[in-house]
Amino acid sequence: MDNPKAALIEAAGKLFSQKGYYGTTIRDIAQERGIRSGSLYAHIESKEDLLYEIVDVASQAFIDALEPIVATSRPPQEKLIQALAAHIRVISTHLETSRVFLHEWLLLTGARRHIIEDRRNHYEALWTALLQEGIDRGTFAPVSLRFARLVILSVANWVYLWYDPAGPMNPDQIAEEFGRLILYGLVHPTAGPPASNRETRTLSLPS
Amino acid sequence: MDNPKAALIEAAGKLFSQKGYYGTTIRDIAQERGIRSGSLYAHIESKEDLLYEIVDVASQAFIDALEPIVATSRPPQEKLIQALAAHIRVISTHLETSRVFLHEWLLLTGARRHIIEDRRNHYEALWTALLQEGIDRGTFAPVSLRFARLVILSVANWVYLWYDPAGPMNPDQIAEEFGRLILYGLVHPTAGPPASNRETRTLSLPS
DNA sequence: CCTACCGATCGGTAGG
DNA sequence: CCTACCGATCGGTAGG
Repeated sequence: MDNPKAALIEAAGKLFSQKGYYGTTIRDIAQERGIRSGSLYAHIESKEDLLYEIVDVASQAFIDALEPIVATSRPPQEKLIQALAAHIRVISTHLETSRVFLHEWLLLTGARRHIIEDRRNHYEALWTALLQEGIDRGTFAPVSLRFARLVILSVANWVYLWYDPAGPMNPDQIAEEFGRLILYGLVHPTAGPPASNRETRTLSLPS
Repeated sequence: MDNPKAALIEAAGKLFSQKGYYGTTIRDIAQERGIRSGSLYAHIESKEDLLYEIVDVASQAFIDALEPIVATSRPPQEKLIQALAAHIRVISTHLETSRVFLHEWLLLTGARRHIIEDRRNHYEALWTALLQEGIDRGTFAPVSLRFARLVILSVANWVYLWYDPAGPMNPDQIAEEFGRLILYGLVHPTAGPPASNRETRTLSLPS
């Protein structure tokens, strides 16, 4: 934070996450830092530099959190929940940066966009490896890797849109809840065909 | 399409979905229609009008598709998959509009934003009703309604980011695949504790 | 990090 | 739907 460039990136992250990249002006960012707009260019060369720095840090944080978990030898169910928890912890501790990464990274252009694309692919590959291992061990059903990964990453990524740091559940609890649903499904293990007239039975009982 | 305003909305939808709301200028939209930028204001009062019209139509399409399905009396598993299919069909048939709705609706301001917020809440309530019915019938496990709905809508909404009309699967097939995973989970029904040393055993066999 | 400023472009309007 | 144009604001620069 004593580093002026880092402070600039943090200010930009806050504003980009609130108003979007194009909705935030260089002057907004300067004002947030208490300096004049021209002064930003002592530390950056363009507005897109700020977007890239944010997305760079956030995307790396997701990979750094997942890699050690994939490398462990715990049971697949446990690894899946830990990986989910790691993902949600990154969102919760880097909420603004994660929002910018997940919502605005497509605005990057040229080589930088490709770098982030590669990093996203790497992250997805880590998840694929985790799932593949679970299938190989016979723990996970031999489902489509692509679809299983899409389910998990959809859920995990969507978190940035509703996560509230002041909410009642911490990231580990959220991961546990999501993980159970993804691992064991919505259908009750003991559920047979639908119990007809359950409502009727309820109505016939005293409330 | 003979209606100039409808043509304008379609052009705006295409451009907003490609470059974002702020990334698209009034002049871009005019050029797409082959007219001058000033001429747009014969049909709209502001740029935000176009965003609102797009988001209005798309958000209503999701509700219109889901309502009749919730009203049927099929088994909960079937309703869930049909509802998922309806959602993905809306995305596939209104791909650009859906992208704008799901990615840019937060840029709406004032009363219009509230209208769309209410509509989103209505849509979520329809899903909650579907899930609640499945629990009441004893088909679905008594999970957290909020989390089950979040899983489903995360997966369903994320589709707009990767769906490719030229891809090998149609919306119904995608819904079937996602639905199975959500209903029955990733863990194999017959899966016990992880089979230890499966790798070793594999290594000891001829390849 | 500031002052002073640039060329370009923005959403939108007046009058036809 | 067009011409002509507006005030404001944009990202960015020069020179200190």
